[in-house]
Amino acid sequence: MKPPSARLPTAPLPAGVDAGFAERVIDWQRQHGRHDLPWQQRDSARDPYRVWLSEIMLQQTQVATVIPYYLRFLARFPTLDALAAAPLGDVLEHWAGLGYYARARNLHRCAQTLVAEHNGRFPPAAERIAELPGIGRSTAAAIAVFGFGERAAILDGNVKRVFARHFGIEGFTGSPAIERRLWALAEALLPTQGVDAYTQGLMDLGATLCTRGQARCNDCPLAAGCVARREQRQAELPSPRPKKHVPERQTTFLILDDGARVLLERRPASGIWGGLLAPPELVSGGLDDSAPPATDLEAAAISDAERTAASALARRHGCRLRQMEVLPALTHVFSHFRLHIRALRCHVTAPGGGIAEDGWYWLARSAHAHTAEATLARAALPAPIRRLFSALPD
DNA sequence: GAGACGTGGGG
DNA sequence: TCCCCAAGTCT
Repeated sequence: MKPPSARLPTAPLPAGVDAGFAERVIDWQRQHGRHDLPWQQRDSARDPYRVWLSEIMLQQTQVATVIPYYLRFLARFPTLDALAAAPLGDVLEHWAGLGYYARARNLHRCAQTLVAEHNGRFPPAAERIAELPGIGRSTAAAIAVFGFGERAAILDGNVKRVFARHFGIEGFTGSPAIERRLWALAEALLPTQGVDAYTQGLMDLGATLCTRGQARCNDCPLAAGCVARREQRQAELPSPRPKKHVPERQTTFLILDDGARVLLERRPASGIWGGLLAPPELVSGGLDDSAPPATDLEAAAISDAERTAASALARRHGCRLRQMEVLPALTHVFSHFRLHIRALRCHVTAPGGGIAEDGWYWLARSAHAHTAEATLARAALPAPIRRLFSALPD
């Protein structure tokens, strides 16, 4: 059980600083805000399930990226019950490519919790919603506001940027001290009426006018009272995240290929690409910390250790290693490290006999394969692994 | 409380 | 190519 989200006393605002703030946001949202996103419905109260799904997908992810995933996901899992009843693997398949896969695992767990313990519905109170897996203070507030018309404050990246500029708040908005100030502001500025339009308006302002790049202050309803605009510091606020060293890592994937199918393994639930399918890694126990090969010559050669490992892996899965080749190197950049991927294609004989081990899968490379056969096209693959396979010649 | 956790796009 | 980061949460 996670700790309850902090409830902070509303701090008094400097005199006059909030005059008409919420009203301006609300008026602007109704005229110029976004009303036609797939998870928005103009007329009736919105379905909390759809609000929730959209909010989770939108965590650390931009609207344009989310839309196709949202539509596909909703078509496959139209209701909370449908989601709760589905196997986790199906959920991951529909999430693959979106990133932050803990979101999908928590989404599934949350659906099952709601069905088992909450009669299949969200509790109509932000504090209770925030106790559910994958839902923090801000997301809980968004669900409560849009799904139940509750009065609750959100604080996402858009709101942080708008506040930091408007009130001239210095310092990294992700630091605990600045976050405390921003949450206090968010609570204090909350209107008593029209909270849904206000909340959506704040996000729309951040996403369409008060953007990270060129802010369109001329169209902004808050321009008159904005500190950053008055002082021409739009480019300096919010303060940039403190730089940190990004470590380099490298790993080697062994791609066993019997001519029609490749061997994949279900990754552990925790860690990078948790729960997704990927080729087996040469170094057991996670991603290697060693540096990438220093020269092209080194990278082009296949070591004895690699041949031995590939041979053993083939034997373990009921086939024999015939030939190996080095595939073009791949680098994938995460927010917290840079991963150099070495991929070795291992041509093997078709596996004979032998029961497939749990968590291992032979998947057809071709999407046109036998219809009953599991194919790579539909599998829950991390984005770079999918790219790796799509570049694989026949 | 700092670090882990993905991916794609803009400048 | 490289840097920055976007509708955050969990451990």
